[in-house]
Parts: sequence; C-alpha cells; structure tokens
Amino acid sequence: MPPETRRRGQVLEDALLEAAWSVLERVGYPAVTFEAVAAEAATSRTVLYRRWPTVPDLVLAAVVHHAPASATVAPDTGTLRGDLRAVLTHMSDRLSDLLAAAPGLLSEFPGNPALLETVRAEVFGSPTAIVQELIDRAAARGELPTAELAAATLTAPLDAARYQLVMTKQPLDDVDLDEIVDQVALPLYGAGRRAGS
Amino acid sequence: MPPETRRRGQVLEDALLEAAWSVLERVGYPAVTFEAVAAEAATSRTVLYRRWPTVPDLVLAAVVHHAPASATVAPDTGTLRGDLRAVLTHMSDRLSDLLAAAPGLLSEFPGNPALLETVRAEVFGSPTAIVQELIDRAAARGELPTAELAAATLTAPLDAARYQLVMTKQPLDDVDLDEIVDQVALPLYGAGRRAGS
Amino acid sequence: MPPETRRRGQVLEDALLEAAWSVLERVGYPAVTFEAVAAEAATSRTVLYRRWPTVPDLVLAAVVHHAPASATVAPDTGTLRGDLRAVLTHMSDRLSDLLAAAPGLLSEFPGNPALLETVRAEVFGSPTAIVQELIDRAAARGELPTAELAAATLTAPLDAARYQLVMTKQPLDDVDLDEIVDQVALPLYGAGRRAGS
Amino acid sequence: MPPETRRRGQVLEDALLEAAWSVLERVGYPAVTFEAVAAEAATSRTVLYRRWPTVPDLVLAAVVHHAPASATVAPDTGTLRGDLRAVLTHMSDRLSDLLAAAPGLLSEFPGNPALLETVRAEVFGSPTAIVQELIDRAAARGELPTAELAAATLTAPLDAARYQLVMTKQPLDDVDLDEIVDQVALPLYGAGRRAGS
DNA sequence: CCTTAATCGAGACGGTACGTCGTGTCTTTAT
DNA sequence: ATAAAGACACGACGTACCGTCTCGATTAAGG
Repeated sequence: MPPETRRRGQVLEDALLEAAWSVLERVGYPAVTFEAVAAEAATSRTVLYRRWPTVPDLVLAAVVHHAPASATVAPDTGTLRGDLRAVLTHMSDRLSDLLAAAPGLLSEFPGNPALLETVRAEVFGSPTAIVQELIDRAAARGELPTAELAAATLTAPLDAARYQLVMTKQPLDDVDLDEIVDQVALPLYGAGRRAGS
Repeated sequence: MPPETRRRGQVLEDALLEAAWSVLERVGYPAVTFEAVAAEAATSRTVLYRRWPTVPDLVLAAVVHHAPASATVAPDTGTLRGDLRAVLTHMSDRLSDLLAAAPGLLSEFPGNPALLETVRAEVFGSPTAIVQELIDRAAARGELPTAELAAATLTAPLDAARYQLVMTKQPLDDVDLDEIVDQVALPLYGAGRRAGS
Repeated sequence: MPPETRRRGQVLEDALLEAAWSVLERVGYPAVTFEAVAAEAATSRTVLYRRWPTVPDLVLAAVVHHAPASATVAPDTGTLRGDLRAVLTHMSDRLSDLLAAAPGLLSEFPGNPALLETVRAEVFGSPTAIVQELIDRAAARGELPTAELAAATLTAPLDAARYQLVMTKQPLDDVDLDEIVDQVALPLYGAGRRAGS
Repeated sequence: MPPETRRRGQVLEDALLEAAWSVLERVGYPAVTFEAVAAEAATSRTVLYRRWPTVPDLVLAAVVHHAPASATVAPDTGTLRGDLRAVLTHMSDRLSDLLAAAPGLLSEFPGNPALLETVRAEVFGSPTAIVQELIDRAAARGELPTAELAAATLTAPLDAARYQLVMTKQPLDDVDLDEIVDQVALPLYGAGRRAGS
C-alpha cells in the first residue's frame, strides 16, 4: 500500500512539521492534537512524542519551521515616517499571522518561559532595536532633535500596536497605522520640534 | 449524608462560582474542567452546563464573581498626573490579577466576541472614557492646551501599559508607571505646551 | 398560549396513555422514556410518576388501555378444526401485536410477578380454557374419542405456536397455522381415531 | 499499585468476560452497564467498546464464554424415549441457565438478527437436527413406523418445552419432561402405531 | 360565593451512564 | 535502532434520563 519507503531523519521531521502546520491552519490551535497530526502525517503518535513532548512544543516548532525568517534588518526609506510605517507593517503582518493561527500559544507562556523566549526570538523579532536604529539615522539627518529617548517612549507606539494585534488577531489597517505613526510615534519621538528646543 | 437541604438559585450559583474560582487558583486555567469544578462544588456537571456552556464562560463568570467591583468612576486627585497614575495603577492591579488567574482567557476572545465584550465591560472597565474625562478636566484647569485628541493618541499609553500586562501577567511597578505617565502620556496629551501654541 | 383548559382526572389519564402508546409505536419499547411520553402528552414527568412508578408499568397500562378486550369467548364454527384455527389466529394477532410493540416487557417479568400476572390476564387471555371447551364440544359431537386429555397434550400446540410468536414477533402465516392444526393439534387430540379405540 | 503487568490479548479478554458474567450474576441483565463491567474488570470502557458495541453483544459473549459446551451430539440410550428425555433435559438445563441470567436477551433479538443466530448456534444448539437423528435411528430399529415427519410435528414438542422455559426461566421438572415425552412427543412421532398402519 | 385543598405544569437538582475523543505509555512487528 | 501500528488505562467531554423536589397557577369542591 505505501508505495514509498519508510521515512526517516530530516525528511520525516519536515513532513511532521508540515503536517502540524497543515492541521493548525485547518482546525485552529485549540483543536490541534497529536492524534490529528499523526493522521495527517500518516504516522503514529509515538514518532511525534519522541520529538515534542507537548502540543505547544509541537506547534511552536511548526510555526518556526513554516516561517523562520524574521526580518531583522532595518528598512531604509529615506524618512523616519516611511521607516516606521515599514517596520509596523511588517510587524503587523507577522504577528497577525501567528496570532490568527495559534492564539492559544500566548496562554502557554507563563508556565513555559523557554517557550516565550523562543517565540520572542524566532517570531516576534526585536522591533525595538530596529526602531532605535531608525531614530539614530533620523537624528543624524536632523529629522529629530535627539536620539536619546526613554525606553518607554521608544516602545510605547510599538506596544500600542502590538496590543491591538493581540486583541484583534487581525492586521492593522492603513488608517490605524497612520494614526500610530502620525499621532503617537512621531510626536513622541520629537519630530516637528526644533533640534535644541 | 448531605446534612443540608438541596441548594437552589442564588445560593447554589454562588457556591458554583466559588468552587470554580477555587479550582482555578489551585490548578490553573488550562486544567480547569467541568468535572473538577463539579466535584469541588459537590454537584454534577449538568448543573454547570445549564449555566455556562463552555469553560471560558464559566471561568469568566467566576472571575467576575470573585472580583466584581470595577472602578468605573474617574479619580480626582487635582492634577492630571495624579489622575493618570491612579487610573493606570487600578488597571494594572485589576488586569494582572485576571491574567495571572486565567491567562488562557485571552486566547478565547477571537472565537467568542461576546466573551471579549463581557470581559471588557465587567473586568477591564472602560479606561478610555475615564481618561477622556480626566483630560477634559485638565484642559478646563488649563493644564492642557486642548481636550481634543485623536483616538490613537488617547489610548496609546493605555494600550502600551496593557500590552506589558498581557505579556508579563505581572502588575506594573512604580518605575514603569512613572515612565508611561511622564514619558508617554503627558507629552502626548500636550502637557507642558502652552495653551494655544 | 394553551387554548384549552387544564386537563384533569380521566381525561388527563387517557391522554397520558395514548401518548405513551404513541411513543411506544414510534420509537419502540427500549426507547420509551418518561421524558418522551411527558413531551408527547405536553405535560411534565411528575404527572406520570404519580401514576406509574416505572416504565414497564406505564407501558403495560398503555397496552391495556389501547387494546383491552381480549376475546374470552370460544368461537363456534361447527368443526374442531375451524374452532382451533380461529383461536390460534386470534392469539397470533394479539400476541404479535403486543410483542412487536413491547418485546422488552417479557424480560421484566421475573422481577415483577404482578406484571406477568397482569399481562397474562389482560392481554394473553386464557386460550387453554377456551381450547378445553372446544374439545368438550368436539367430543360431544363425536369428532374426538375423548375430552380427557393430559394438560401437556392440551397446551402443547398452543405453546408451540406461542414460542414461535415470542421468537419472531410476527403473526403466524396460514401455512404455519395449518401445520400446527393439522399436524400437531388434531393428531394429539385424537381426531381421526375411532372413539373407543 | 497494579502489581501485575498490563493485560493484553486473550488474557485480557477472558478477564473482561468473566467480569461481565460476574456483574450479570450480581445485578441482573437490565442493570448490566459498560461502566459496571469496566469497573469490575479494573479497566476502562474503551476496552469493552473495542470488542462489543452493545450490551447484548457483551452479555452474549459472556454467556458463551461462561458455558461454552453445547451438546451438539445426539445421545444414544437405546430407546427413543431415553434419547428424547436426554435431549430435553439438556436443553432445559441450558436454556434455563441462560434465561435466568439474561432474560432480556430475548427482547433484543428482533432488532438484531445476528444476535439471534449466534444465540441459536452457540447456546441453544440445534435440537431439531438432533431429534431428527433420533427419529431416524428409532425408525431403523422399528420403534417408529416412519421417519418422515412434518417440520411442525417434529418441533412441536421442543417448542412447547421452550415456551415454558421462556416463560418461567426455570428448568422443567421431571413431571413436565415426562408429560412432554409421553403425552406429546411419542404420540406425535407415531410410537405405538404399527409400522405400515 | 368564596375559601381551601388538590394537583397540574414547569423546571431545577443531584446523579448515573452513555458513546466518543484524546492522552501518554507500552508492546509488537517489520524495515 | 527506530518506524509504524495499535492496544491499554485513564480522564474528560457533552448529552440523555432518571427520580426527587419545590414552586406558582389553576381547578374543583365544600362550608
């Protein structure tokens, strides 16, 4: 019946993670089970248990496997506004994808700090560092009076955006993005104020 | 064996919700089951199902029952800064309580808009409206140049605080609160700018 | 909403039994529940429990109510053969009706002798006595050499017929009836033998 | 706690059927539940459902397991009378055992022809074929004028006996057996008539 | 005629069992 | 060695009825 030979090693593992992702997309996070993934991958649960002991571990691995490359490079559009829009847009797309697929992952974090760390590193990336870079460049161009901002000032626009993403699981639309950039980020960062004022 | 008479109505319902809260505290949200709550309440699952069709519904009711009094009244400390600190502190305490007890509730929201709405109304309260009131009063006192702020401007500090709460499930400490008030909220709302500038 | 007045006494009781019979016909004995009967009768289970404590009691009452009149009169067709055919046909119709509707009643008898007695009296009637009467008449006519038969001899044809009815829950067809009459009953009863032989 | 290793295969199946039989004896057929049998066998209902989809299936298997040896061989006592007594005695013992243990099985037959067939084969055996064999031998010995009997003639004594068994769930006593043999079976089969008459 | 007693109708309570699904462990067979 | 298959023991699910109970609404009957 199975015309192909028995899978092993990397080939098998890839197939397992693709099966997990497929199940995740089809039925949603709360309905992901070892049973269903094993059926999708045409293997037995034992094979899955040997690799990932719990459902969150499996789902996380599937997410990482499916979308590994988080943009860690700062965009450069020539203006602070354009750069911020680019960063926020990317973050919005990435996070809404993840949250729509696996909202329940969030609730697993408290009991599993390693999971949180992995998600942060692999998926969310580090927009804060990137934004600091944008601000440095903008200050160098004279767009901003200073690049020295309090941590809370720097991250507040990002956090506000992320909160909306977490709550809605939907990407932000253009109006939202414009508001955050124009009404929150740029004013906070000091755009429009004279350098030295 | 059962020394008391059969419980009914409000008495029973209170006992159920206390049992649910007790189980929630003991085993944590992901392990809350109808079975365990029924056992804790010394009743049958049927009685629970008649009232709350799903675990999130039950947990939410337990949370609301356990900590019902959401401050819906705007504080009045005499200064905008004091008012904002009060609002944020209350929100921080309230949300961190809820999230520590039932982090998984968050992941239920997308599939259950009614749940989200209930949480918003019963637990989160409506900080946005309250903050608008604070701002109106501050503008009337001359602390702010205007009370007309964009929606995103108004909620950004709140959202930033809430994001941190959601991620950490811990109340914000004084330093965090000071930063959000002094570095984010007050600058955004225009404090320190001359009225008419 | 309920346009009619509230039912009581005999009117109500009749309605309950008709509802029970209706449910019995529709879903079969093993699926008869107080719940379903109460719904069918548009009343509450309490009203049923007040009258019949168990399902068999209720079903039996419904059966008796629905088909109360067991023929207790011996037919008189002029020949023993015709009389036996008539008795067996009647028994076959009656029993197969009952058994098709409520086969499980049989299994309730051991734990409930009163039930068995009621069924026997109300439903099965007493074919044995009737057959004895037929035989007496036949002997008087000279069709049989004697009317003095052993109990087992007398009832064997009836019992054989009843066994088939119990097993098949179907009425006996003409061929079966002919065989029992011609091959079993008449030879056993001595028809064809000379009186005095 | 569980001192022994996990049971599997035949060992487990035997234990399950013994547990089922034990429950059947203790509480009676109408009270046999998967739950109780699983508890008695110290296993889970799943294991039972994998093997027997319904209660009647399970009970029947338990009955067959508990009393497997149905005499399918015709006795040979030298006389037709002795042979018939032996067959009827065996049938009486066997059937009354079964019916006393599980009277409700009877009511399951119409909805489950396979069950009926299994019971017939496994438990009731096939007395009809056996009796035909006895008659053949008796005719060969000259005890009977002919071995060619109508089907109804052949089975009537058996059916009469079975009907009494079904109704009483008690084994027939010697008097009953004598009557059936001497007053019903032997006369019907033609014993005492001259061959060729 | 009006009060009183009965009982109807409705529905909750505490409980048992159902049949299903998924879990994590373990054993067996075969590649 | 490990993939694949599948059983085992367990826990929980959501549903259906059970038998009991309380409670208001309605009805029939008696003072």
